[in-house]
Amino acid sequence: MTVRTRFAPSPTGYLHIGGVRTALFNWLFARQHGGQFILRIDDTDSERNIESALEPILDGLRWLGIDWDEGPDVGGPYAPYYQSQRSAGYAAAVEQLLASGHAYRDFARPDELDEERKAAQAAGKPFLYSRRFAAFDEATAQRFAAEGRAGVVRLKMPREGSLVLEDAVRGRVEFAWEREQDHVIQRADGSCLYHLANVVDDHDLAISHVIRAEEHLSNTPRQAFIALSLGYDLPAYAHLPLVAEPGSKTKLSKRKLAQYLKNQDFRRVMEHGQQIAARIGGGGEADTFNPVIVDFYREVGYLPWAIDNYLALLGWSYDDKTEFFSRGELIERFSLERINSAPASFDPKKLWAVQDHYMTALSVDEKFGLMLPYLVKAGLVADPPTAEQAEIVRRVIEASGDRLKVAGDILAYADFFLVDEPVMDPDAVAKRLATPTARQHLEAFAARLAAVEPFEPAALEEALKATAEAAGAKVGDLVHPIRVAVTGRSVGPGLYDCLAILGRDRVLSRMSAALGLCG
RNA sequence: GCCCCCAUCGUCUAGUGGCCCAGGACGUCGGGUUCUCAGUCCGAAAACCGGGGUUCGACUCCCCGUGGGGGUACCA
Repeated sequence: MTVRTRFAPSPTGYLHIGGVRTALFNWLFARQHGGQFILRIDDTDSERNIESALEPILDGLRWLGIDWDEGPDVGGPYAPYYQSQRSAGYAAAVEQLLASGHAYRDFARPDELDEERKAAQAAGKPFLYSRRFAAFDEATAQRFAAEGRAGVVRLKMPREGSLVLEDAVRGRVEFAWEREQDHVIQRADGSCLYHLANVVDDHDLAISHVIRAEEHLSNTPRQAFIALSLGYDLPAYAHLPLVAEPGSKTKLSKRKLAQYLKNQDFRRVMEHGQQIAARIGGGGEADTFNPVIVDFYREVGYLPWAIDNYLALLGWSYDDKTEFFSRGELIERFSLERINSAPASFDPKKLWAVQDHYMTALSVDEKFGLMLPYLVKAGLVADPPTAEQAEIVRRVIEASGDRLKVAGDILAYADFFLVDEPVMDPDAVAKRLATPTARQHLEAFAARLAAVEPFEPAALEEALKATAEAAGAKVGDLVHPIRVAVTGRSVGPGLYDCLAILGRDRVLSRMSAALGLCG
């Protein structure tokens, strides 16, 4: 049997981190078995502009390297891949269900149903529709219609027995039929509802494994009923644990950003991202600039594989030690059996650590390629950069080492090399320049600098140590004010690297300018 | 209310009856190194939800609680 899995997003305009995890698992499973991964758009009764709401989702998946074999943009043998274009199949399924007696026309008004529902709840009993407005024959239907009632089609669920399913993640699960509602599958206007559409499409697209979030577990019996009634074979099911909020077990939601920001780790990730976005004129889309949404990471400069790798670990593990996987390794080692069944909370700190791991492993050239666009967008280098700018950037990347965690971090480490005058951080000035000794150290070092040859880290270090020794001061007493004088701030790459990259002229002029800020 | 699912350090997890007075990772804390930051090295604290069974023996199996989550729509 060919393995065919699918990811079926609604066109909402953004790609949710939990959705990515579901897509990733489906993709991994299909790739592992040499099968197909299909993208299907669940746009049943959607009124939005599908194209613009879909593009961010496709874009996000592409960026993450999750490629699909069939889908809305690439087509495929089972096209179309939009539910809104497959309604003929749904209508036919409804007719079949009606004909076989697995569904019926119902003319109850919503308020009448509510009444029954409330009564059942008050009695502490499960709600079971009385079917008093059900029309099992044409005459009855005509009579209700004559009363001005609108008819929908409902499933005629069994009221005894149970459904037993083997879920790849949860094992055996059982549902009593009598607890299942007579769900509506078709509205009075003829449009069909999600569960019906979903089942028909999964069958028509020959989906072999339905891998989806746990929130659908409770929906499975009604879907299985539809499938069985239509004479389909059931697909294999695997219900993934939910991706939960940081430090909680509640489903992660895009709408609760304000609440998540109370979590310190989450807030730090957000603020760090905002600082980067602000400098490249991004983050304006406040609605999608949110660590729950993939766009955020892309804009800030995370590595797509770091996100995939982190997400793979959310609910799945290979063994008790391995945490980092190449794409090939993950495809080879992934398995449904090793998916955990408990919800997993999204931990921005851990994502950060995985990102750190992969970013650190990149070469200077690779980092250069990722980071250059940020400098261009921030207006710090020309597009394309001059040879001199490119050289500076490379040296900064080299000198910055592990300090660069995401591509956007280059802005904070390279900016003072690329502008005429550094922006002076007032706190750093107050602490390191406005001191009794800063002026004398700066002057002494400047005097010595004229003769340093070559103007490279080793010679500069030697000169600084000699200056310190002559003044009877510690190295740190000179390093700090000099750093602030030439970079404007108190953190950055090693000072000798900074000096060498800036070059003699700029170092001297900045130090001289800084004299005016000394105490 | 009713139905379903779940339950190991703060977090992600390993553990399928003895290898576990529970292992790894992130984070946290303490210390070393360093010009700052980042890093790195060394070290530490930190968990089997509770109660009953089953068994020679339970983190592991069963039951009951408790807690958490999901579903219960003419949403997806």
